Formats: sequence, C-alpha cells, structure tokens
Amino acid sequence: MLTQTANRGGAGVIGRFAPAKQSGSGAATRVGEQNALGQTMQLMGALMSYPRNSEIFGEHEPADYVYKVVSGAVRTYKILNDGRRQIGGFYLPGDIFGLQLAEEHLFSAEAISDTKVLVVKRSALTSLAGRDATIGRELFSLTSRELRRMQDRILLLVKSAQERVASFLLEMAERACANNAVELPMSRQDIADYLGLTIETVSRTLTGLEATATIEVPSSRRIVLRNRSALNRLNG
Amino acid sequence: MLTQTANRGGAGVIGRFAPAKQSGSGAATRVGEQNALGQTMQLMGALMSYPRNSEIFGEHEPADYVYKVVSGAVRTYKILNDGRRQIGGFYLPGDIFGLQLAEEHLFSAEAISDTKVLVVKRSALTSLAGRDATIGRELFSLTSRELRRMQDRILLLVKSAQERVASFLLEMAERACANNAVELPMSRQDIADYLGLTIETVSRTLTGLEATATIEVPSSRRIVLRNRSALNRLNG
DNA sequence: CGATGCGTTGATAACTTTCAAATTTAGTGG
DNA sequence: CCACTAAATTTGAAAGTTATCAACGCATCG
Repeated sequence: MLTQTANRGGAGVIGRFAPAKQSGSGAATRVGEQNALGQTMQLMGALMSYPRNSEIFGEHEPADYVYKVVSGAVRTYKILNDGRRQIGGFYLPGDIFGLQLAEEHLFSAEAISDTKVLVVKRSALTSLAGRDATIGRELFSLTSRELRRMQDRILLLVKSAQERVASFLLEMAERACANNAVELPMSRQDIADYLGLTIETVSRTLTGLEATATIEVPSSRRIVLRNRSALNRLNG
Repeated sequence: MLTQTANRGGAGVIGRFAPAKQSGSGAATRVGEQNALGQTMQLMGALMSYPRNSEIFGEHEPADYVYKVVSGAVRTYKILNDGRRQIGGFYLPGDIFGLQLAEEHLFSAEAISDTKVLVVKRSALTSLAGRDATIGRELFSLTSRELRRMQDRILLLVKSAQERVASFLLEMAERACANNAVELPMSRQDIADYLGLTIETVSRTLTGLEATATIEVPSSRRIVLRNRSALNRLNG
C-alpha cells in the first residue's frame, strides 16, 4: 500500500529577503497574501527551494518554523502503522503551513512539485504578535481556520466517495481556480490519500462525474467544473 | 436516519459557587481536574443542571461560555444536511468543553444523561489568562489537546469498522475505566454517529470482538476489555 | 399487560476495495 | 525529435465490507 517516493533532504537556501513580488503559479488570492502576517513573512523570511517530493519537515520534529508557499505546492501527511498514508492537507501559493499549536509537528510536509517557500522562525512571529496585535489576530485567525478545516474534513470522511470527491473539487476550486478550470498540482494517489479512498475509486468517481456532464477532465491534472450546483448538491 | 430526540431547553441554574467536592460519577482523573484552570472554574463557575437529551448550546450560537462536566456526560454534534448526525466528541466528568477558537460554536452540545456542568464566561477566563500565565498555558494546552483529538479522529475515520470500534473502546477505557471495565454513558446510536458507522455495524462488531474473547459485554452499557493487546493491534 | 425504546441478529443490496490488465502520459537516452 | 522505458491513470471483474431493510428479544414504564 505504500505508494510514496519520499526523497529526503535535497533542500537548500536560495536567497534571503526575497523580493516582494511573488512568482507564485496561482492567480488566486490566498490566505495571508495581503495582510500584515504575509508581509511580515516576506520581509523576515528566508526563501527556500525544495525539489519535487523532497521533505520540508518531518513528523515529530520540533515545530520551530512557519512556512509560506511562494510557488509550487505542499502536502502534509502521516504514515499509519499499516503502511497507509493519510494526507493532512494541501498548501498552495500564498498558504501558510507548519503553524502548530503543539511543540512538534504532527505531520510531515513534502513538496508536491518543485516548490519555493518562505521560512520564518515561529518564535519571531509569536514575539512579534506580542507587540503587534494585528499579527496576533491573524495568527489566531489562521489557526482557527485550520481547525475549521479539520472539522470539515471529519464531516467529509463519513460521506460517500462521490460526496468526498465533489467536496474536494469544490474546495480546490475555491483555491486554485481560474474560470471554473481547476489545476491540480497533486496526483490521484495524493487525492485518494487525502480523501481516505483508493486511487481507483477516485478515478472512477471522476469518470462518473464526467459521464453526467458535471465536470470535464481534459487532462488528468486539469478539471473543469461544468455544473457546480450538482457538485454542491453532492457536497451536501 | 434521524435518530434524535433533542429536547430543547429544560435547563436551569441549580446553584452558584458549587462545593469543591465533586459528585462526579467517574473515578478517573480528568483533564483540568486538579489544576489552576479547573480550580478557577469551580470558584467562578455557575453550576447548571441539564436533563437527559436537553441542549446545552446550539450550533452557531456565540461561544461565550466554557463548560466543565461535573457529573453525567455530554455529546457535541452536528446535523448534516442529509439528516445524518455527526458526533464531535464525548465529555465526561472533569472534561472541559465549549472552548472554541472561533466566535461561534461549530457544534451543538447535549446532555447524554442528566448532567451537571460548571459554566464560566469565556471572557472571564481569557482575561484571567492575561494576568495568570498558568491559566493561559492551560487554556493553550487544552486547545491543542482538542486539536490533537480531531486529528486522531481524522486518522480513525479512514479505518475499518473494527478498527474504529477498537479505537473507541481504548479511548473510553483511558477515560472512564475502572479495572478494564468501561462504563458507556452513551447509546449505540451515539457511538455509531461518533464513528461514522451504523448502529448495526457497531453492534455486530462488538459481538464479533466478544466472539474472539477480546471483550465481554455483560450489559449493553458495560464493556470489559479482556485482551487489550488485541485491541491495540486493531487500533494500529 | 401492552406499548415503547434500545439493542441484536439475519438476509440482501449497495458501495468500495482488491487484483489484474490496458491505456495514456511523462521522462530519458540516442 | 523519436523511440523506448517507467510511471501514472483508467478500466474491468471479483471479493470484501458496510448499509439497508426487516424481524426479534429484552428491558422499562405506564
């Protein structure tokens, strides 16, 4: 059941004090993109580059840094003791991740494709939050958003395969969508491990949705939403 | 699929400044039972009494209060738009609930059996946390524990029925266990809605575990763990 | 005692996984 | 740039798991 090719290491510092202009691949406005926290990270952050499938941090490592995706995409995950992989979340350009309440990371993080991230010491952010209430509020709001996402995920995982895939598509559409065309940076296996399904079920479900003209799948990483209301109906 | 008998209202204030001695039904030491936060709640809290199946707070209500179970048991839940009920968690004597990061409750809360809870204004706690770092740390630690539980739940929900039930039993054993005998305050339907299974599957799984001498079920609300290592193996 | 709620058990249907193979896509060396 | 190999995705058939529908047993309560 292990489907992963985790290439450890391979990351290196590319430059510090990255330019304010983002080279991000996505057009969508992300959480933290135009706010005090995001700006702070751009000022204080070190720009790091991670090749496809390389590890950004590992489970149980101390959560000393906070990350913001500049370009590429990131998945967090956990390997269960039966060998299965559960994906915790996907992070796209503009998204902030690694912001744990706990002292150690509960998930590992990997670059899905070649990825650039801004890295800031967590202690720097929290001490800043002590002085700047705006930063504090944004950190709080980010954490509570993360919490909300987890709750949504719990609600998702008790639903049928079709409902899970529909929810996933709508979620991605909100984040990486241009004109109803969703660009998926992750593989089918990633999606399956995110939704708690097999790769075959994901594939079949997409085919099924295509058959009912709910979506179009011009290429495997590109999905066009043709009938959002049908998806919303499935989403529940 | 609606299986609930939610009796709204019916709650009343029984007394303020509850005695320090707990009349809790459980013997186990709970989160917050012997710490600054727990003590604070006992000093500042109003003791409220809720009959079986009555609502303590509703989804989307402002999360202005924090609750600590004195006796009885509480479930939080959400009704999905297809009518199913997803249970967010169970709270036993000593447990603190209603501590949201967000401004509104994401779940409703109900008394499973006749229940007494201590109620404290959230603002009182947070302002106290500003003056007393210990309280602040404990609030933080509680929140991060809650988060951890949610993550565990996500990992649980991708597993098989047997694994879910085994995990549930072990979880309850850690909380409401005396000498390997687990006392369940909740119904099979509650368990099913917690694990994302049907009541029949839960029942059959328990029968199956009994057949392999992993557990004993002397009465439906009482389960004796006979072979913990087998359960742990299932739990993964 | 009959009604009611809760839990168990059985039979069947629906859904998802598993195993296998075909097909498409991507990557690499010539 | 093309051919070739490896990887990813899709598709098919069978098996396994869980849900659904129905019936039964067992308490509690009026």
